[in-house]
Amino acid sequence: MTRARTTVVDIAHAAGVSKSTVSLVLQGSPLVNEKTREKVNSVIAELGYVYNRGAANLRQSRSKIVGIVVNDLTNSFFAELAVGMDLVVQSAGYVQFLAHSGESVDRQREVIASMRENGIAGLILSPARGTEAVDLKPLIDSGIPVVVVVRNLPGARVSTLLSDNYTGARAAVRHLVSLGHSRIGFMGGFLDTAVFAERLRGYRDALLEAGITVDDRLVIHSAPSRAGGVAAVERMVLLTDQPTAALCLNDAVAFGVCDGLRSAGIEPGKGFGVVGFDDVIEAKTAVPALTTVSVDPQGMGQRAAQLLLKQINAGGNEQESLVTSVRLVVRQSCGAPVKNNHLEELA
Amino acid sequence: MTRARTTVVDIAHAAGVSKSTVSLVLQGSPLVNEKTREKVNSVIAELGYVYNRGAANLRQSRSKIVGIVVNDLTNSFFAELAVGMDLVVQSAGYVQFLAHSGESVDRQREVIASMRENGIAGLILSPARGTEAVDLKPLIDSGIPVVVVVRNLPGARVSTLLSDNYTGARAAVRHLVSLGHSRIGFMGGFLDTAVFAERLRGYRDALLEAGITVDDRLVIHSAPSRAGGVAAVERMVLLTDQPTAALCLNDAVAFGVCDGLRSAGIEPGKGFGVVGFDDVIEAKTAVPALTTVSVDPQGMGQRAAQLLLKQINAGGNEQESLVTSVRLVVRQSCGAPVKNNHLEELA
DNA sequence: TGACAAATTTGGAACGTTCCAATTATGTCC
DNA sequence: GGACATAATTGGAACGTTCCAAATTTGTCA
Repeated sequence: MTRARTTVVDIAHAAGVSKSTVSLVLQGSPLVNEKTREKVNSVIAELGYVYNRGAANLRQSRSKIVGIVVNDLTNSFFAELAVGMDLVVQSAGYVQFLAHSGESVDRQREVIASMRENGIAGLILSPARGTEAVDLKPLIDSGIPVVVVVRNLPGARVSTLLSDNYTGARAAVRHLVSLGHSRIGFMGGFLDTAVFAERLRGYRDALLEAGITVDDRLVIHSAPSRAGGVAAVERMVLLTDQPTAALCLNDAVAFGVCDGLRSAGIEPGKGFGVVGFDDVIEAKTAVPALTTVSVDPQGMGQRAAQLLLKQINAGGNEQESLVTSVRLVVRQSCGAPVKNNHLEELA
Repeated sequence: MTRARTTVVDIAHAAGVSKSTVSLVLQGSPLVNEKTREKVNSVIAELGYVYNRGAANLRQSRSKIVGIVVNDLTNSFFAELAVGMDLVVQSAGYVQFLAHSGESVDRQREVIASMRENGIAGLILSPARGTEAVDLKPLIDSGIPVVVVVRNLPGARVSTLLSDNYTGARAAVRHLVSLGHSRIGFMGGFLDTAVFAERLRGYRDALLEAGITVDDRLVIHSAPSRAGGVAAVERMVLLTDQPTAALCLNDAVAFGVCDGLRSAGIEPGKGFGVVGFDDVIEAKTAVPALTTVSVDPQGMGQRAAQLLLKQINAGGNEQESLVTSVRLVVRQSCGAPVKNNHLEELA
């Protein structure tokens, strides 16, 4: 049933030319006569020939495949990032291996090895927590361009594309301060990522420049997910001197914080100001609409893919580090603090 | 800089054996002597050899690559579906091309063609709206197994894996009826998908068997997304005789409906019962926690991948159609109807 | 028409693996 | 020690393409 594939030789034979000519037609070479081209193309259509890119890759020792490894596809930020990459990768005639590491360094290593065996021309990696620069050493040494996105990887000879976490967080907190908030929390995330560290630094600096002393009890760690946001609020309400607003590590945490506040009988955006980070697609339609720092994940994915393709085509291995600017999008979830609200009553 | 790849011949030379022996070692053949195997393996490690799967595929004319095409990766249902597939695909030693069609049939055609050129061993497809059975004809005729998931494709000679939309929708509506609701809406989705049709049928039958007449004005079409849910509520509040509850096409719509209700000053789960469909990961942590029909997207992805791998290994092309059972998960969002609530006041 | 240039076509080697058939090494038994 | 079975190894062809150098055809000009 799986009868022998029709190959370039079959086409050549049927069209009365040599396989070299067919190959030339296939790659759109200007060397071939117009009439011959037409003839060959019609035979190709007639026999239902499908190009064997694997054979071509073997001969040329370069492929049209890029690898993309993302740490958590179920987080819409990363899903959108992947969609952005997909867009430019596909339209450049490439195809992508897309894998999900699920924050596991082991799994990440495996999929990268597998992609390497399959001959990727380049890799875009959003590293799993705990990834080390040496993990990428062999890949990089073999001359395959690598672009690291979202989280950085100090010490690795790779190009990186990060968002301006520090400035974004600082702008968000400044805004909360301008609304009159003075006890502001930072919710979600763990110490081990650079993203967390940078956003926290922005948060701290904004407080300091406003003359507000930083209270470390208001920095509440939790998983960087919706469930983590709920958990953070549960711990927040146990504090004696509660915040009236919070910057969240990302939008997922922010949504969880809203959920948690409601469970605690607090209306997000009224009794408590919530600001997210990322500007995921749902941020706009949520109720209350989420004030957040827009990172444009899809656009970031596109830029990352463009950067990678550029490096693949250039062949050179000079690294480039880009920081994409972010902007605060003010919506409803960051309310001004309410005097004598139930939070203050509780305190 | 990209110096010549080390190949099986280099290994053979360095280990003092023939390339055939190295090949045997590579595929873990029992034919090779233990000492030789060790020697070869150590040389492999030493020279940093990386296997060229492309060359192997060429020779064997079968690959370890599966294609996965999903219509909307930004919808968490599909993202989780993809993660489930990824899990089993990877651990079976395969690697996946994962592409996003964005509901575009053209784009879908392109990516499938591209995957075919790259020699996929099988395809899992969650078809874009408007996909026809003939679109897959050439692929199927070439003997490549195809598994269609989530949406079905009548007339195509493929295996399918669908969830039991009819039963799930009926169970959800029965539950709403048992809570005392009698005006129940159906929100989100368009007529052109089978998923919509089946869920709607389940909704209708449940109403009929409860002796409730079906009012077509309560079926409100909209995009199957969070934004679509918001839009549906906006249209709902214009009705003269409003529903007290709704079954939503999927969880994304249900979240949007909750958002829309809040904007309209109605508290989901209190003044209005909302039931979703899919049981996306956020359904549990949302506030109010979403009552929904659990489809277990990740598990479904796993089953789809297993089904495909089975067909790839069997080589036969007999199709199999599975319907995965679903169950209603009752949480907080489906409240009992409130007497004299503002909805009734409006009416 | 002959000479030359330009345009077009072509055979064969190469890419890195697997597989077959054949060969060589090793072990066992009387 | 020879005959035989078994274990282990091996050379070469094949997979479907690209690329090179060379060959062939076509066109132009005096």
